[in-house]
This record gives sequence, C-alpha cells and structure tokens, in this order.
Amino acid sequence: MELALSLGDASRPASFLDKGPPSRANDDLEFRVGLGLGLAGDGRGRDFCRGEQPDSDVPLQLDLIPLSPSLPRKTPLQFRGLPWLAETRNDSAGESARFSVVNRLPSSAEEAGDCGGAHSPPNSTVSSFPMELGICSVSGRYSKRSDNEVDADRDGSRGSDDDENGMARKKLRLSKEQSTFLEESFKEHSTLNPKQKLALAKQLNLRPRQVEVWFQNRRARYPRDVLYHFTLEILLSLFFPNTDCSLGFFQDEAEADGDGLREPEAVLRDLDGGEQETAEGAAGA
DNA sequence: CATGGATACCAGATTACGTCA
DNA sequence: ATTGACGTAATCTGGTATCCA
Repeated sequence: MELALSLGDASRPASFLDKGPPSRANDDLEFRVGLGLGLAGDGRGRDFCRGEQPDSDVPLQLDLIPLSPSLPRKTPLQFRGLPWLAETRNDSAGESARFSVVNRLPSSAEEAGDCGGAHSPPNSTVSSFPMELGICSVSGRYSKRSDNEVDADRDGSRGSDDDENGMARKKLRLSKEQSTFLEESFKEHSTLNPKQKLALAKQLNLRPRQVEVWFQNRRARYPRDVLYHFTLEILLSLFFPNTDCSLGFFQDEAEADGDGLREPEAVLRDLDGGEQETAEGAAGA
C-alpha cells in the first residue's frame, strides 16, 4: 500500500501518480492525498503513468479544495466540531469549504502521457461534500498582565534557564503524567491565558515558560497530526467500508475506549489480518 | 487623535538534547 | 560501546496587538 500526501495544486495527482513537473499555478491552499493499492511482485508500487495497471485495486486521490480561494496568508484555519477547538470563533460568517473526492483511475489517454491534466478522467468517480471551516481570529488577546504574572513568567523564562545549576539548555523530558495533562488541556483550549498558564505550571510543577513552549510546539505539530489521522481515516473507510477504521483521533474522550488512540499501524494490521483470514477461509472452502 | 516605545504573544524555523534501535 | 534516526524541548526571529505616555 502506498500513501502520498501533498499540499499545493489539487489539479495534479498526488506524488506517486505524478510524474510531471510541479505546478505553480496558484498558491491557494489545496490538499491532496493519494492511496495506491496492489503492490507489484517486486514490492514497488505501480507506475500508472507508464501504463502499469494495478493488480486488482484502483489508486485513489482525494482532493480537498477550499471553496473560498484566497484566505489571508496568516489566517489560521480550524475545523469546527472538533472537541478541543471549542474556543474557535467563526468570525467571517458563512465561510466554508467544499471538499471533493476524486477517485482517479488513469484513463487510457492519460496512460499514454499526461497524468496530471484532466481533473476527472472518464472512468473516475467524483463526489463532493461540504465541510465547515471556521476562520479563527487569534485576536482574542488578553490585556496587559499583572506585575505578578509577568514576574512569574519571566522568572522561569527567557534567558534564565541556564541559571539553574549553571547548565545551559538542559533539556528535560516531561513525564507521562505531565504530557497527558497538557494534552488534555490542549484539547480544551489550544491557547493559554496567563492564569491558565500559571495554574498548569503550578499543578505540573513546571515553569510557566515550559508550559508556554509546550503549547507553542503542540500547536505547531497539530496540523501535521490532523492531516495524518484525518486522511488515513478517510482513505481507509473508503477502501474498507465495512471495517471500523477509526483511529480514535477525532473522538471525544468519553467515546474512546480504554486505551485511547489506536495506532494507524494497528488498524492496518487489523485490515491485513482480516484480508488474510478471508483469503484463508476462501482457500479452505 | 496620532505617534512611538515598551511589552506580550504568536508562528515558523531552527537547534540541540534524550531515547532507542 | 558506538552511531544514526527520530521525537521533542528549547531557542531565535520576525510580525502583530495592546497599552500608555
């Protein structure tokens, strides 16, 4: 199985289908994923542009194309309806995106050459669904902090970390409990006000600066995690509609069973196992 | 009211440390 | 014991918002 992800021009196939030069037609946010099934006997993926056919499965490309073409460069997009984004405000009313799903199986004409041209080859199926996107203003700032708060922050903050034991940039590993607690807090609100920061720092026995940095890093990692899990769930559920492909990433805590997230690899293993069992059953019969 | 300095926060890029295979 | 890959805590830089004189 081959999974390709790319951000850019959604009119082009995802990377493992794409043999053409990169397109710079526009800079709008577009998100493409491709899933190739049916590895060749030599273990490599099929090259559809050279006319190689998949064994029995079809490659699929999922295009996510925002309806509103030009969002401000620094405008953060947040998916509404996700539990940890409760503070998201929809500042621009009616802003939404339509995502299209393109099942892209190269036509015979495309096999001869250009794989990246047409949006919808004759034998591809296209469906689309609207999905709400909230445009979140980050301007919900908190006004000037009290002197105590500023002092508390600065004490354990920039430039003073190396005061401790005279060690510069001593990296400390957060404990499992600390990470879990921070993660839970992040699900409730992805940004912190000074009071929340101090409370968290006190509760976890960390410096406020450490809490602040953790949230900054978490926000930086967040889009990658969302894309990864969101894409995988969609693709898996498309290909295995009768199987529970949920990774638990988008579930509420209450819905998630005991161990929380399922590792994507575990889901794939389940799927492989299920297929093997099916095959064995058929062979036995 | 306009302006500029100080302050705080953030995103993004980068560095560097700890862990593990 | 060593090494390289990887995850992530921490730092740096630049931009923006707010407050206040």
